[in-house]
Amino acid sequence: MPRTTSSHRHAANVLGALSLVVADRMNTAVEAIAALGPSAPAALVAMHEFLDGGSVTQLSSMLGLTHSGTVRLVDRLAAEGLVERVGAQDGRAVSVVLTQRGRRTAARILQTREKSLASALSALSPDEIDNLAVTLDTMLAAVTLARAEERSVHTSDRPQPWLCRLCDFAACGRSEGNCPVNNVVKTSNSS
Amino acid sequence: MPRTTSSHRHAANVLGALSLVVADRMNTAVEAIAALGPSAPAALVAMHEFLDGGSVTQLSSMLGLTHSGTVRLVDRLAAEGLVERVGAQDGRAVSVVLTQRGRRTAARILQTREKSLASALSALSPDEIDNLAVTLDTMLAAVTLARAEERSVHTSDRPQPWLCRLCDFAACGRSEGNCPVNNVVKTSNSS
DNA sequence: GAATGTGTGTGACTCATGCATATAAACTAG
DNA sequence: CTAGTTTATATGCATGAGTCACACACATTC
Repeated sequence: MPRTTSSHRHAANVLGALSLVVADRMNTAVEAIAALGPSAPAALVAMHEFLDGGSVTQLSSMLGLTHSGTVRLVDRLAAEGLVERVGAQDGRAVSVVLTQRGRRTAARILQTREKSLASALSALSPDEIDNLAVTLDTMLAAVTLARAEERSVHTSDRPQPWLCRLCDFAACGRSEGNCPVNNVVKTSNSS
Repeated sequence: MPRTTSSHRHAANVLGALSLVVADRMNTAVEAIAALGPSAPAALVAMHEFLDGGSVTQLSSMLGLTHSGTVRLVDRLAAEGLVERVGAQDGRAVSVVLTQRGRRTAARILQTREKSLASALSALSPDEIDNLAVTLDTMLAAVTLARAEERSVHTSDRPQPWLCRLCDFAACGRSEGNCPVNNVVKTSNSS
């Protein structure tokens, strides 16, 4: 296929199809592990990765849910013994911490996610995977910027769910400066 | 980044993040146009592309909904004047056809989808886009096969929604044999 | 033409969520 | 130190998309 406009339309279309199917598979696989609604896996992973002991409000902004929705979610998670509410220093706040079981579940979620994603990559050669990674990094940076702009333009928009929900920070190489999203955020300003 | 196992984990992770965010943006953009639930845009596009005048049952298997769920969806679409139920030859069946308004809405959905996808590609050079397209084609073919296997193994699984929902057939080059999903399906057997 | 299969619609319910509101703790001022 | 405001959590009620079980209409076959 030549590098015509039509080949770009093909690229866009295939990107749409693949994103949809990859996200679908990831979500269904992961929701089967913590069958407490679409947000439950994201909540567990967020806590596991960087938000253990955080408040309900923090959780709600990660997930893009209302506060009350998040309260109910935490109720469900607590009923399953995946999290516990413990008092924070701030007397009105609550610290939501993962239980042992919750930590194991979060780990299983991440593992399932990676398995699902690896299967999508399985048909590629190591070279192709490396090239793909570079391209995806570029795209992710662009989308991160686009999202930030949208947020600053449309002031009273619905709260957006966190871009990196379900991400495995270690796999992404966030601490080594390899996470494209984190890099964009650092060089501009807000999350 | 060297082609180590860790770089593959990075690739997998970024693929997950990007798929999620691209699918999210696509879905929210598109659901805003036909605000009748998550399946409404997919239904309109499916009809627009290849299922105009199809039965409720056909629609339900495309969307991965139960029959009754699809009936309710068609009710909603009809209430908005986007589709109409007309009698089919088969007296018990019903032919769901797009109205003029429905056709326009479907076209707007496709257009919005493409805009959203194009923005994700905007940071890439033409060469990168072409290379990406080849890689995505390969992955899409692999995922299509994986899905087919899962379906044949887990016999009584939940019905899977259609892989190519929201796809623009013309953009994909389906008729020219450029659609990777269609090509896999043709060389093996069922949809 | 009676039995069985296929397609559609309906009533009752579920479940995740949002909105409005209540309550409680923490700051801030006088 | 008390009063008012802000911040955090929780709760009642509503909603919307979907499922399940069932009923009905037409078809097909023996």
